[in-house]
Amino acid sequence: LSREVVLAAAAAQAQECGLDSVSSRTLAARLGVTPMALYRHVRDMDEIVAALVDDLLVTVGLPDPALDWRDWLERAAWSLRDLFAEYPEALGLFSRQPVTTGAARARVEAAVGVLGQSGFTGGDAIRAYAVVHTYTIGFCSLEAGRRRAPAPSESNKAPEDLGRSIRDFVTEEQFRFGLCALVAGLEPETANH
Amino acid sequence: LSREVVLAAAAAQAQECGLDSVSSRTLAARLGVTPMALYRHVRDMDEIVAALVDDLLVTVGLPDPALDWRDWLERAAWSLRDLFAEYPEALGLFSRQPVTTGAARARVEAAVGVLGQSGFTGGDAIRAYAVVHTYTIGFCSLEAGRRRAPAPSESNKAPEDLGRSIRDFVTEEQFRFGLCALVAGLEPETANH
DNA sequence: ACCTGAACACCGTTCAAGT
DNA sequence: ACCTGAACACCGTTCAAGT
Repeated sequence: LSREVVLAAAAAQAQECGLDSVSSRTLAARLGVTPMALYRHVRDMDEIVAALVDDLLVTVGLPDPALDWRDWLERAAWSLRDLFAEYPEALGLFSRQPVTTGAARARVEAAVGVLGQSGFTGGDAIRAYAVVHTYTIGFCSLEAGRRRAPAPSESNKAPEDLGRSIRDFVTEEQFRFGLCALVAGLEPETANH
Repeated sequence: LSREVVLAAAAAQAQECGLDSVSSRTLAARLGVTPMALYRHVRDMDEIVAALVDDLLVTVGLPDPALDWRDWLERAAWSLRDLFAEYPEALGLFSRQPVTTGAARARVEAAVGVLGQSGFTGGDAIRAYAVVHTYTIGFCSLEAGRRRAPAPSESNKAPEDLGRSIRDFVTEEQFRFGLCALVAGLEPETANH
């Protein structure tokens, strides 16, 4: 039993039964040990989930650095959305702790490189990437809620039209719309206000 | 025991010990009944949380409809952030289910009214509001993670600078920056692409 | 050093039974 | 009709004990 074995078991578990099924008890059962045996090799469950999400960030990859900075940001956002579309439960990690693992930092570094070539300072590039990242996290959170519960908890009859609109506006087209508006509002000059 | 009494107990519990402390068991204990007694008056726990969040949305209110549409959107975002700054646990609700309660619909209706006066169609106004709403949800999620865990789970030494940057960029100033970029990218004409 | 056993302090919810 | 009791199927984690 080692950290590597625990993480491998966690990855297998996530792929088979979803990220939410990764718990101290399922992992222990899978490895044939007590839940407590894990705590000698990892600090807590969120450390395991963070390592898993980091691997997923690596696999979704990053856009071609030769792209125009606006295109690059948009494609980076779509790749992030791909991850959360497959593992919506990963979103919870970002609300529980800052995610500053290797692949997360690599994304920001890549943004600094690409935007730097278009006149963004390092800080401005991080700010710009952060906005896109933030928007994507928000969209995927709302999208996750809609996937899990297509019908609203409160069943309103008459003003169903607006309620329906609110639900139906979390679409791929709306993600694209918001992303374009966002990137349109960013400028190398705007950034250093 | 009635729905109203249950919701009142939930509101009191949330105010005293936080929204996360609102559970079937704490509420039951507070009301002197079994957890199961609640289920005769509400469908599940998320219905209670949704009702609580709806009340909070009412209390944070909405900006002056006479404002310029860009100012109105920005202020609406700030009011939403106020709510999540006080009750970050409310964010989970939006990832679990669509929130289309009364106050949520009222926000969208108000946006339709204000943006409608500046040439937005109903659909375009909803789209525009949704983008701002989405960004705010994302920002507050990231902010909540930073409040709960100031230090990263993985303790990297050398590239601490970038990790630190990532954490430090979730600030009020960054929220303002992203919000301005977003609203700058929205146009009545842009909306109907 | 590494793992176990038992426990602590919790969750939401179902289902049959009581009054 | 409304509530109870007991149970099911879970969580993460601490702490003392074992080998």
